[in-house]
Amino acid sequence: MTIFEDLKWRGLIKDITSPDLEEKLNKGGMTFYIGTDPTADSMHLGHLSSFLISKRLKDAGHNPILLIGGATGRIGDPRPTSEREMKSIEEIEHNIDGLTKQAKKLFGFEVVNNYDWSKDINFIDFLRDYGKYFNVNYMLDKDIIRRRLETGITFTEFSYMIMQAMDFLHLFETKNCTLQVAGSDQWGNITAGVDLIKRKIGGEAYAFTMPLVTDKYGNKFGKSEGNALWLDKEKTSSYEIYQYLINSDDEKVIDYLKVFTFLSREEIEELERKNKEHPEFREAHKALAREVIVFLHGEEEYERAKQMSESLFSEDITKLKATDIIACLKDIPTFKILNDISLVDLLVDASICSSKREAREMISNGAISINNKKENDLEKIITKEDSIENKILIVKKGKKKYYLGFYK
RNA sequence: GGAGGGAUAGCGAAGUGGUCAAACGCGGCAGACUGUAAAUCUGUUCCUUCGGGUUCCAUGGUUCAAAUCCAUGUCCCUCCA
Repeated sequence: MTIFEDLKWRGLIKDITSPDLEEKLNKGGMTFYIGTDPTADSMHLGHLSSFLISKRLKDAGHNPILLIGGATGRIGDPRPTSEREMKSIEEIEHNIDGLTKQAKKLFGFEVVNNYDWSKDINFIDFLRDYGKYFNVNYMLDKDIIRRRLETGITFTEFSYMIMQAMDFLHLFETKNCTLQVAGSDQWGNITAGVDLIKRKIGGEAYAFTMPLVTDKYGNKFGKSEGNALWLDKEKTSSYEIYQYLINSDDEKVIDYLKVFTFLSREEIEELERKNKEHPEFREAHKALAREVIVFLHGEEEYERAKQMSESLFSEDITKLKATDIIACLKDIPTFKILNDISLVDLLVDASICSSKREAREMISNGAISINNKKENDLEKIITKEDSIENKILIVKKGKKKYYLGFYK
């Protein structure tokens, strides 16, 4: 199977700028780039698929560059809905730092920052050297801009695509970078780059986008309770990632395996078969969690996340010793217990519930368990009697969320 | 610069003087069923010492009473120049 066929089979190619790209990709030797803006100090699971593509292409003999958008991040890529808040320079610097380290560590590719070549272009030169290549009608015709005309868009964000086009041109000229890979929402920006290269210097550049990975409702992949799942294990533990992946929709899990793992076609088809016959064994889900976590954080982290999940969901945790529980529950949220306290107050103080009203609702619904025993008493006072070995208290909210309380 | 329309809970959207803590839909959370899945059904979705308190862009005002009326301001949309 050629690299192009492999990418196609994995569902990683949505649009390509030219059919010639297939042959070029299969031949190898292209320098390509993939970019991200410093909107946070870590990448999240949603970024992973595009960065894994870079690795796939590298393994197929191409040469990757990761671009961190120090300049574009100061402007803000237009969202379909509304204008972005501008981020402070300090925050952007901090984020660039985090992303650069992470990208080097995880992928080991060359990292560049577009601020380096954009910061000294003055306004008049910009208008003369670049602005002349962009017809406003052309820009207005881009999907993302059209969608914003209703709600309004500032000149700043309107100009974003020009900056991204300039990046492609710059890398084309200085590093012979002829290919850009991005998520499908970037189509307008990357074709702007391909066009700029053609018009300004008559060069031929290529690009392809990959589909946005979504859950079965079309929501972006990689968010749990509205929070992104970060690739930095200090920000999101392996356990949380394990839980997220193991709970993937049955009908999406095979798609995820194709996108997020390096398992071969045969291996994935085997898992697909197993998933169809016995979905309740969740072999595909487990493989997904294993592959992703081992790639991100290593074998040891994966074993811990798995062990922790198993002890929480399959065994009677209360039979374990407090020290063992603490060791295996390392990654769940913790809180301190100082004195005897009513359960309602405890739930609020420990940020398990956001208000007393909600805490009461949870308790009367039977959503709260103390040491795996349902607690329905609204007046319940938590004392050391309730703890395990006078040391810890395991609180469960709903079916899946655990919290660990420590006695001081 | 001119004329008109609009801003309501996470989102969409009703409400146009008291019966409004604000219909309805989506989303979220929880319960049942399950496989830590989906679908389905049920409950819930500002805070509370359960007396009440604070909300409908902002600030003033009218009124016994305002999301609802008036004034000013801010932001957005449409049309005209």
